[in-house]
Amino acid sequence: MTYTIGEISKRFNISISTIRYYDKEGLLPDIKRENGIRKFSEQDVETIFIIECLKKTNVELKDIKRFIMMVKQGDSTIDERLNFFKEQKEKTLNQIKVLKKALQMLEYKEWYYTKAKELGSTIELENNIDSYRPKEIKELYELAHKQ
Amino acid sequence: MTYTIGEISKRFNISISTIRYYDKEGLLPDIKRENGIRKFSEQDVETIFIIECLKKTNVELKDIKRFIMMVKQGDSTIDERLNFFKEQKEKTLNQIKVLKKALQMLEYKEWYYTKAKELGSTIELENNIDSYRPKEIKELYELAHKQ
DNA sequence: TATTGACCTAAAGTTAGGTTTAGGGTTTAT
DNA sequence: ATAAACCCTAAACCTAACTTTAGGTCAATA
Repeated sequence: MTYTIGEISKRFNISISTIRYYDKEGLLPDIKRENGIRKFSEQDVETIFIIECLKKTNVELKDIKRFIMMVKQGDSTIDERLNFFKEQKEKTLNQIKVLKKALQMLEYKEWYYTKAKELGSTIELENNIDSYRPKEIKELYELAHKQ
Repeated sequence: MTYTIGEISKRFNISISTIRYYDKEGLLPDIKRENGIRKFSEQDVETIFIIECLKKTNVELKDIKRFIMMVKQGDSTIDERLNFFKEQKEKTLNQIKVLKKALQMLEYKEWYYTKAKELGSTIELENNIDSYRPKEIKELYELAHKQ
């Protein structure tokens, strides 16, 4: 079973020109052709699935390519591939951490503007923030400004 | 108390040229100058802090600017600012979700290459993956390919 | 007094990750 | 047999977010 570029495009919701761009950049090596037309195998689908997954964790295309090339090279790169994923896992855990911290600030701001909306103005909040801010939010804000 | 661009650069670990770029783009309105030299107030520091926070959640500069402009406009934009943060919070929660899902795949790959390293090859795993894959990982993998 | 170190601007250059355009080739329904 | 719906390439174009370059001001230090 093989798929055309249009089928792959729909399945992964990636534009056709993006798939061709990935191919050109060497992220999809050894795709078969019939009369010049790409025929994607299950293995190619798998590759695209992994590319998508790595993109979601913000891996650059050149690093994705590095991994693809390691797969192509065979068993001698198993150790390197293991390290690649270990590293990527750590980076992703860190990204989650950063987002969670930033989220606290967003939540604080949501609280702040909800209060401001009630009061009809930010002035009272600005001048008298201590009496308005709930304790947890005070702690958060101080923390944020200590770094 | 005011700070020079060099001090701000060190404090936030943003390059001087990036700060000037933000200023040029209108993200830092109304910075005072003495003989043409920028003097950052506590309020400006606060603004940069928020810019940094929003950047961490991948907000585009043009949207950060939109928020900065709303602050400048005053109380008439409180509602809009509240919505801005509500929306941003949702987006950030979603980003965390996406990362967590991708993380599962990374963990699976770590397991896979750890196993391959033990076996000295991926061949056995490829041919006989069902007997090697732990149950949880099977489920995860099937899920990932169903979409 | 000369040089070092911080600051300034305007404008050009860079990089990643695409997208668009122009021109052209098959296959398939009407 | 012709138009619609696919597919192809090469090359130009685009955007965001910086960075670099070139040329200049000013204050303090050796």
